[in-house]
Amino acid sequence: MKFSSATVLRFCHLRDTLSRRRVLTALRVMGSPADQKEIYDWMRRRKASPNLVTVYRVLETLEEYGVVHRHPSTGKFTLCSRLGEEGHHAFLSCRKCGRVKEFIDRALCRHEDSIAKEAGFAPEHHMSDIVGLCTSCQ
Amino acid sequence: MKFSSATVLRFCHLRDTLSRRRVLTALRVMGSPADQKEIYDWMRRRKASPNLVTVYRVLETLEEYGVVHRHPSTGKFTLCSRLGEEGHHAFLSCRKCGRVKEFIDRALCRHEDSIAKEAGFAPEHHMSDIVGLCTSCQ
DNA sequence: CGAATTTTGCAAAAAATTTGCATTTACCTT
DNA sequence: AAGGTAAATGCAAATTTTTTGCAAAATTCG
Repeated sequence: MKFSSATVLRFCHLRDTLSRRRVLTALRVMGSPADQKEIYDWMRRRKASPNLVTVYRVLETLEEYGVVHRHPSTGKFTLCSRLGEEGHHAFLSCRKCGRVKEFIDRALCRHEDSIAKEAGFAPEHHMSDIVGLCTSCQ
Repeated sequence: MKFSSATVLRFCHLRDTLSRRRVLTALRVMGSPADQKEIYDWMRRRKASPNLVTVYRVLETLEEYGVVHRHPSTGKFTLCSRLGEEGHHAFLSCRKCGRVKEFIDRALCRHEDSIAKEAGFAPEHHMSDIVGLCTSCQ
């Protein structure tokens, strides 16, 4: 289910501003993880970018509120596949085209929890990144 | 089994230089992932640091040769727990003390491979990071 | 030991990120 | 719907991080 950027912002108790909507839309349309500069450049090509400083600040806020998060192997930003789902993030990343698909796998999640517990660890959240070639790039 | 920095370098067909040994030793003794500046500062406190530029270059090379790699959630450097083991990296990271333990779990590895294949993906390598509280920080 | 090649340090350039402050904008209350 | 308040934005500039070029030093191999 897809929500509009404005809805997402509202849901997270964030002010609904043009810059934030634009950044969210950019991330959604771009489809792959991107850093501040890449998002800024993308929006600028479409003649609709806030200031680069604003892009930094917007992403910082969006990350803080869990609307976006970082892709483990690149450190770039991606939209969170589900809001409020904090415990487990898993990604399938294509090495060739750069597309990243986030997925949820409860069994994997439990497996990681049990590994942690066996090691005497109190797990709080985990992330996995599976890198390879996607269907169309093979 | 622990090897000396010089042995590790040799094994990887890298020249055995003082700067590289120092960076490897620093990473080993520090015990937690660290970035270039942190490693540099740590060594400088011990009056034994190469130039910061050299630290950048050394880490770039070490990463390229698989001697060190990045900790997924922070992007900082850690020693590779086993050389040549490229397929799967898994970490237990303590949110409080920052210590990171790398582990190998073949079942987890297989599980991730099968998730990928089910999605039509050709997996090449994967990494997991389990974040929580370690035994002593709980 | 000596030559060939790689690595290092230094200075400086380039790029990325942060900060301060004035202005604008969003949101809540009338 | 207008007004006040707090938050967000843009701009200029500072700061920090990362990269580059080149001469000197160090490493490896015969």
